[in-house]
Amino acid sequence: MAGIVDVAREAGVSTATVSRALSGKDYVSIETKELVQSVADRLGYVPSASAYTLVTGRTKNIGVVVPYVDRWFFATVLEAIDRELVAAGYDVTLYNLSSGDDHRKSIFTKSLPRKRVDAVICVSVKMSEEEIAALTKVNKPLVSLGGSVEGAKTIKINDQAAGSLATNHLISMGHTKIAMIGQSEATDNFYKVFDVRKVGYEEALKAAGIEPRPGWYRAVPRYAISEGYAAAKNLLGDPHNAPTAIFASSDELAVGVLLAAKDLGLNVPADLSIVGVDNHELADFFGITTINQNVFGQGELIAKTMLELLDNPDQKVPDITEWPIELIVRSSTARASSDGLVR
Amino acid sequence: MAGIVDVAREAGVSTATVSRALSGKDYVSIETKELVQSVADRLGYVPSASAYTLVTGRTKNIGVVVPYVDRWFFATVLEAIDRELVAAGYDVTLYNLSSGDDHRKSIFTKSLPRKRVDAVICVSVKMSEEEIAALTKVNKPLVSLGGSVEGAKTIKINDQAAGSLATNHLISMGHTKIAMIGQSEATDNFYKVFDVRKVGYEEALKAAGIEPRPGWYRAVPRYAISEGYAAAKNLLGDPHNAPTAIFASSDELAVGVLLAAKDLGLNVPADLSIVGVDNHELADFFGITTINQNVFGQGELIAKTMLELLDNPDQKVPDITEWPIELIVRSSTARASSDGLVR
DNA sequence: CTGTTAGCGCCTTCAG
DNA sequence: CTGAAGGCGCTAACAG
Repeated sequence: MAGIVDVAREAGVSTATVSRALSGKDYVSIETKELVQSVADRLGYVPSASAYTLVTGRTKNIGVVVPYVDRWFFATVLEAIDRELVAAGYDVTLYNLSSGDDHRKSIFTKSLPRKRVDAVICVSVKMSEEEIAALTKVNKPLVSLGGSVEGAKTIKINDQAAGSLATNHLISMGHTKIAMIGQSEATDNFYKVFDVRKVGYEEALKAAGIEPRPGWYRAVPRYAISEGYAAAKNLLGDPHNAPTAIFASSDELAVGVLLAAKDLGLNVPADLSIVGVDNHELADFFGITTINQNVFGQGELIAKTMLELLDNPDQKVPDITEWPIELIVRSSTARASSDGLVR
Repeated sequence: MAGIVDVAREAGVSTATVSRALSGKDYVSIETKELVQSVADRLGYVPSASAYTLVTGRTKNIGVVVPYVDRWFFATVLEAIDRELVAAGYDVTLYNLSSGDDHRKSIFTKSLPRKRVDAVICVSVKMSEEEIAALTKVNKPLVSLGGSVEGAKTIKINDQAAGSLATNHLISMGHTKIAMIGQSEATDNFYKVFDVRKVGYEEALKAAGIEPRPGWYRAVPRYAISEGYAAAKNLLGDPHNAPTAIFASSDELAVGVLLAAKDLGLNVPADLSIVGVDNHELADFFGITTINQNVFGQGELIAKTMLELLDNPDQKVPDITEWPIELIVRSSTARASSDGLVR
């Protein structure tokens, strides 16, 4: 394992010159630069990251904290963040909170402050005061996606608006019997955007003079097709009390709803309208009306924001950037059929 | 940012004692140990990872190389690996090859050898000789999942056997018109398990005296439901030449096939049998017969293997561990209907 | 343009 | 059981 001294000796220059020649950060004559370069290549010299970090304080490494990696939203965000960061010459080390609360604690108190990362990006993580303090104390920039963190730049969509938008779309098409499927999350690990979307749903209902019925809100444990399917079967099962429209708070749930409707012999959108959230590729495939939130784009932006902050720590960036959402109307929604009675 | 000297001064001991007290690796009296501990806590002392690495050579960090993170297989493997490694006190830094070939090069020649990781886990990555050499030269343990790497311990399923098993299941039920949907991958980034599965498919066909028809093999660019759907529509469209069974080389493709069959008015399994690979949760939901390969389990095992290798570098581990697969029969396969004519 | 000189923060012999 | 001293590999002044 050739070190900088080996290169220096072999090239007949000092280690300082080697350092300068290789980093390109200072004046070195063309000839020596090329000489050093060739010697370094020949010896297979690779500078040690830890030595570099020790002396400069920079790691060229960014920590990304996510609640899970094997779920669509997080995997997509991670992919986007990683590409952006890699392109800028950073490595990303992954901190996955799904391993449990004891590991979570050691991540925030040990791993992250250990001078192993230059900055931290949190995705949908609800951080405690101590966790935030642990990071700010060691002076690490912190940005957050999908859930605001005290003192950190945040990018998020307006989930309440998303809920309202979806619901209003349904209302505008004459629906009054509108159910919603959300998520019931046991742990406190991350932001429950679903609850916020529910607020938007109820708000839209009330604004239209429709009283929300408790039985028309269903909470499922996971954002899976099977969960949407089961919930929809339940909702649609009772012929006297079945909704004519369902707002599913994710597209995966919406797909489940669509399949359940089909299996029940219902026609979508004639008998049932469905709207989801995400603009997941499945929503496109199944023709589901949805609220597009461009998850990949959010990931890219948060990474870029982080990089800018690293270049210029004191710059003015809005504390919260609201990422735009839009309704994409496909073939899963239509006017309520005329037999629909109010309530 | 309190350093070890601050703790030492505050506790009235030497830095050596602080180091020993905190690491617990050497004899320190109970009292001083507790004293140091409390002072460290009070000062919020966290040892610097880079200083630690510089002097010990260990990073407590493992690099995981994947072709993508936002695809089911890789996200699942990553989740499994991460949990295992975090539990053992390691961080994981992510090297995602999807950023392009130039970044790939810098990952293998710069990032990985830079003494930033103790070991490397490659997932389905086809490494070049230089890439392998770059890692072994810096003496980093290397293990691989899903594609064998010269000189590295590997865990993989037998993809050819998977192809045969699926096909033979169909043959044993009287099918002779058996199509297959595989993947056409443009890049050379990772192992094309699909081609190997195809070999197994053709082998099984020939062993049963059935000549594979070129038109009954379809290659799609991605493992998506929509791709399986489109390919199946094509395959099933020609009434004179339609297969009675389709082997889809992933469950996501198989779901697409199932949906296409339904849309064409075909009855599954009466008119069409379908078998997939993976045991994806969707296969369960849709009742699709599949080849189970327990991806999460594979991820766990490769991580454990890596950890053992780190503890004991010279131990005997088989070069290639073949991970077991099994056929799970659900409701998407049945005997061929009697009107099926050979060829 | 290049060499010399100090450390960065910690662990680890080696003596006590 | 504890302290002193050296050095891991590199970069950043400071001189030339």
